[in-house]
Amino acid sequence: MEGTLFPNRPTFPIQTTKPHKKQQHSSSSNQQNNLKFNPSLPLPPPPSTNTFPLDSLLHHLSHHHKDPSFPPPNQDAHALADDPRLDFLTPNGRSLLTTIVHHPLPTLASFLDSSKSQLSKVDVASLLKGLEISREWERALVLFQWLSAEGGPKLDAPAIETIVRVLGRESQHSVASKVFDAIPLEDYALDTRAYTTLLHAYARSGRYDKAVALFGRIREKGLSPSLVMYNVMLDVYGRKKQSWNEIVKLLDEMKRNGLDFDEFTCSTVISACGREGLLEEATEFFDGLKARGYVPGIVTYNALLQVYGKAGNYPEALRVLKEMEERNCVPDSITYNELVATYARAGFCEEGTAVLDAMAAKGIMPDSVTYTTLIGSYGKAGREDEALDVFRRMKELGCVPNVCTYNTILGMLGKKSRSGRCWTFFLR
DNA sequence: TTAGGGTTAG
Repeated sequence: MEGTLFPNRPTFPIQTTKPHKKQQHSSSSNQQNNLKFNPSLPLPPPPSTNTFPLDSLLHHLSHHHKDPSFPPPNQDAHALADDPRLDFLTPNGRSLLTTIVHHPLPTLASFLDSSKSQLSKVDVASLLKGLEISREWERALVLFQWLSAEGGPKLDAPAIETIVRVLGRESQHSVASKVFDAIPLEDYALDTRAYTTLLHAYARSGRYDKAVALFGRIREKGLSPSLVMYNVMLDVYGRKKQSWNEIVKLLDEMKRNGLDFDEFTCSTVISACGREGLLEEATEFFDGLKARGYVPGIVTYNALLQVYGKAGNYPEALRVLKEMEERNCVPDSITYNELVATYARAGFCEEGTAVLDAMAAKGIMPDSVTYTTLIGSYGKAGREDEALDVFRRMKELGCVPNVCTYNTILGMLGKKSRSGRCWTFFLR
């Protein structure tokens, strides 16, 4: 349906000299094309064991972790004992820290309960810092929650700032946002960075109203928001539905306070427009930036390209790409991935495939997002065989499929076939 | 050597 808005399909601009509707008779005219990706061309001879075992698929699916840094690296006992960064701890505190780090996590809370007298003698805030340095966010969390259950003066602003920092660094946003449900944050005066991290945690765990409420309380305390805090709040309103007016208000306030927009501000605002389909607002904001002498960076350009791409307005999306190149803002893999997605939404599989050639020409490696988008576009067009060709090709080229890739393929095959037949696509 | 932004599925 989006395609009907744009009856005049523009030719692909990146490589105007190379026709992309060449799949039917390719071999004689241009051998070089065989090196490039083209789903209609015969694939190179498959390896002798070209099956895709089901257990391998399940292995991939069950071992997917969004966060590759999990679990965090632990230090062994000696490294911890000798770490000069822990010199601020008393010998007593240091030995307690070592014990906590090596205590089994499931029973750590009861261990803390049984060590009350020992804990009362050490500076618990320092102990938390020690766990932060040791990258032990889970143990830091257990200690913090023990502390907050105990109540009392040891649950102070520095302790809260530490746990906020620890969880923020590990991207444990939903954990962080829940931890403070039971703690009256308004009773504490945290530093701007801790508040900013907390606002971000609320935004990332979808608790926008919590973020807005906290932001209000921060202002009531008389703290003037920093540029970063404003940027996080722009992100909050950008994810919350129907909040463009709030975004405009914040931007006005930033200007009044003499804060210069940076690349985070600009990309966040334009991405907000993309989520809500605010084409005119995005264009006006972007033009306003340039009129004031701001030089947009790649993230801002990519966000703008996505605004038009999502709206199905690919002529404008291509114009953004052209402007990037004219202004020496070198497109990256995300730019091209957005472009593939733009074509995919419009149902132009060949054009999406041709983007891979453009990427190769620029020395940019297609990644799992590129391939997944392309697989999805063939799937949506009912061209399952070509989608699976792309899937095979991506693996041959050493690009590891991720959970989105498999979801795309399973969704496609599930739609196509209601019986076990769908698995034969994989196993063939 | 801060606290924050952009892509794929469902």
